[in-house]
Amino acid sequence: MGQVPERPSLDGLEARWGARWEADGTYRFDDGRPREDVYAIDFPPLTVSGSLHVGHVFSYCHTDFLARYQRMRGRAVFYPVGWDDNGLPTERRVENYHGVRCDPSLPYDPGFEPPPGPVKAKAKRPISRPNFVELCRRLTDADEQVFETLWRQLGLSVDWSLAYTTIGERARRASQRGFLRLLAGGEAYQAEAPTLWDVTYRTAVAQAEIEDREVPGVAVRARFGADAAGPDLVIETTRPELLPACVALVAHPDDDRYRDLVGTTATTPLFGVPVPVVAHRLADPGKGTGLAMICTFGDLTDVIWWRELRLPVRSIVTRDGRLQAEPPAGVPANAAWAELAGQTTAEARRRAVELLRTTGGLAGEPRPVTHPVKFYENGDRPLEIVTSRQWFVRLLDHRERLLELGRALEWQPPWMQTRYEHWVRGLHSDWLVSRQRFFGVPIPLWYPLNEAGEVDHEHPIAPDEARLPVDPSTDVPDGYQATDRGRPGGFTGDPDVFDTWATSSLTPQIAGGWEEDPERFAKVFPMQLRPQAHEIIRTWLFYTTVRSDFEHGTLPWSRAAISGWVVDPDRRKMSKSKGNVVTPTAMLERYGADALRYWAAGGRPGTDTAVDEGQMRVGRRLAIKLLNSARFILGLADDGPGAGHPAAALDMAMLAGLDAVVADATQALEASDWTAALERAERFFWSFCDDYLELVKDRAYQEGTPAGASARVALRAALDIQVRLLAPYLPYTCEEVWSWWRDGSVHLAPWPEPAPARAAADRRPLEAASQVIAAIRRAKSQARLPLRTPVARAEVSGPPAWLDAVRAAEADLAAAGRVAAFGYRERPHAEGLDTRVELATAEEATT
RNA sequence: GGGCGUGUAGCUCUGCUGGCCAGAGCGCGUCGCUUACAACGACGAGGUCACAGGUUCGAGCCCUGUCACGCCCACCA
Repeated sequence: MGQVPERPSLDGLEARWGARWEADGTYRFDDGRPREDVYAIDFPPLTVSGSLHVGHVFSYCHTDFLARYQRMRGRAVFYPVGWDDNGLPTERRVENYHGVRCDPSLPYDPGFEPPPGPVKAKAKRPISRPNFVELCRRLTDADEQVFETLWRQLGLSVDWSLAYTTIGERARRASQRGFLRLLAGGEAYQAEAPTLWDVTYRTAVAQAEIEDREVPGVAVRARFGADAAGPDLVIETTRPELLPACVALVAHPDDDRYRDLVGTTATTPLFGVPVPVVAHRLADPGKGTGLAMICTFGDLTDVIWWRELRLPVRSIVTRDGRLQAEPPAGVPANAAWAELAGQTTAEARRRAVELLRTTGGLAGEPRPVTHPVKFYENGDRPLEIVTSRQWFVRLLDHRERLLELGRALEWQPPWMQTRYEHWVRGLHSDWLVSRQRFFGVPIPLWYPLNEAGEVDHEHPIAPDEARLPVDPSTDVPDGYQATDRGRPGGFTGDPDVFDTWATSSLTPQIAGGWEEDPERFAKVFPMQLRPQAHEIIRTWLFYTTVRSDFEHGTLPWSRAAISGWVVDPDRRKMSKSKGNVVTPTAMLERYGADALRYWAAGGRPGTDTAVDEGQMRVGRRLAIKLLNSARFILGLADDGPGAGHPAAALDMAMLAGLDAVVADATQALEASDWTAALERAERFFWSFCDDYLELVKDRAYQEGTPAGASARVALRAALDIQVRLLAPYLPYTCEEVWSWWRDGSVHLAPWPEPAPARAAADRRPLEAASQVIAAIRRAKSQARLPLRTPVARAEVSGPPAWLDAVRAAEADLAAAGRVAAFGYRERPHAEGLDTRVELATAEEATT
């Protein structure tokens, strides 16, 4: 037990209690508890790269409210924290900072040490994948230290001893094991296929990582030569640079303008290549001229046309986003090609327009347009479509099953399920899991090389699970020697890594000890809660469901709680590019963690919330009020444990009202409605301070009387309950107050429950007294007199039962309102109470 | 183009399966340093519940349509 300070303050609470919780292991998961007691949370791995803003804080707080509530309910909360550190942004920073680039063909150099400090190198130094990964990990380790400090300060009650990283050994092992099992089960396959490709990062990307952006472009009308001697055929395109990649023209089968042309041949401008005119239902008569050129590949529709119409490939865009040096088969290496070869697609576009213009191939002037273009969500150049060999996980075959799982999951809010539903219904390709990057989990496969030194992709060599994790760029498959690497008849490692989602889709398995701690895993999996933001339903939530179903045949959790966005005060989504990002550090410094959490609590599940410093101020005020009221209550005489129950009707009324609050708050939190629970508790607390506390203050000072003891016992009981009700929201303040007169942590104290003994108590005395004291204060305020002004007489009228309620609190009212005399008038049919106040100064007011 | 959501005091929001003379906090105004709290308290003024129809004894809440905003998705010529 501690001491009640003279002047309570919020300063220093975060440092003091943060250290204490860590030292005491307050939030440690207890492995000894049975499965039915466990509440396991699949918490989003904290992002170390990218910009940090209050949006993160916002949703993490929501989870923490629920975790703290469940812990107080007596559950063994499994609340691990992860670091999501594998991925592209980290690679980018390492490349730029150290002036290096990864070359997976190089052997590991154990002695490699980057120069200290940033390197400004034009040509980046090539280093091996293991060396590169080492640098990435050094960088993320340092970042994680900084971030951990912040998250700790925020008061997240995660179990830091369960921390994992998505690039760490456990994660790599789980990720590779999971993949090998998919491979063995036939759910993972490789294919050579056109895929969306980011030319900056030079990697394939999956459907889920794409976003549309409106960008300026030009609509160009180009003339194709018609079969026979007919007039030119005019197509409209925004990608004239792909003319050499054109393999056909397409129109809708019902389009009368072009019906007769289907089956004939057209000739491309600039290159004179003959291409067939074909019909397909996806050709839109309303767009452009109704006649479109099919290129390999300008967009995803091209891919569909190419596949369904069995067209040849004439690819011209290379993996770095430039047109290749040599034209594809069937296209002449003429002067036009010489103009375009080697150019970026953007530059080639401009040149193609000029070429068309000078050769008369242009039909009308190019028209500036704004149109949606697909981008990789982290990229800044439009995606191209290139053909490459990639690994996929089957999704389309399992669509129905995945839809069923989505329906079996408890969604909060429920309408978020439609996001999932639509996504699964709209899937058009399997999950592309391979990435041509380096700081990720390596694909754990090797391939044999035949006698000609060619890679035999059809017979991948998988390691035994016991060897995991492996890095095929340095590890050697069983049955081979290190010297066999790259040699005809030898082997080569798969150069790629997994998509980060392929690993983070296993967070329940990684955190829960899948195949590594079977006893624990059986206790925590499937988990109870998956909190996350709605923009990653299609990725994290979806993929986790997929992996859990493939591996365990079950949903990974029973409930998904989807949080909303944080928007800026103008209700715009917060993003770095808009420059409207609010960082949590500044807010923490200015208002404190409890205040920030209070603001976050105002965001209902699934709804967007604006950054509102006003709410943070209110939260801070609430915390200070709690400290001060606790100081007052605990500063009164302590009647000890033998004081018995409160006897006064007003005291029992207050406690009975508080019991109702407890019941409501509990119900709300059971439904994960942290906002309603806080609102209820907070509202009670303020009226408790404003009315009840003021009413009984005088009596509470009386020592040695039963009435005084009753007030003091009630005050302490009410404080005890309210501190526990608010503990999930204001963990620091509540812990501080708790420590003044209680042992142990409030966060391990039992959640309050209504007392049966008070269930029948009449709540009217407090309500009636509050009304009367309000009327008295109003009278004084309207008379512009201080509140200490005496009242000569207060006459209360109303129904008899309510008058009795007032009488029960008359002594307290007299003291609090300085009322000399009370009068009562029965008005049996009145709606409520009416109080006439005669001030001692002879002035008068009525309400 | 499809879908989801939102629209209530100047601002941020509550209002559960329809009964309210419509609530809270912030902000604003007036008063007050009353022995927990002036980083405070008391009191008060603020609203055609987006719009138009409809159902009902009765609608902020239900139905239909319209408008505005946000987000998600879509084959982007």
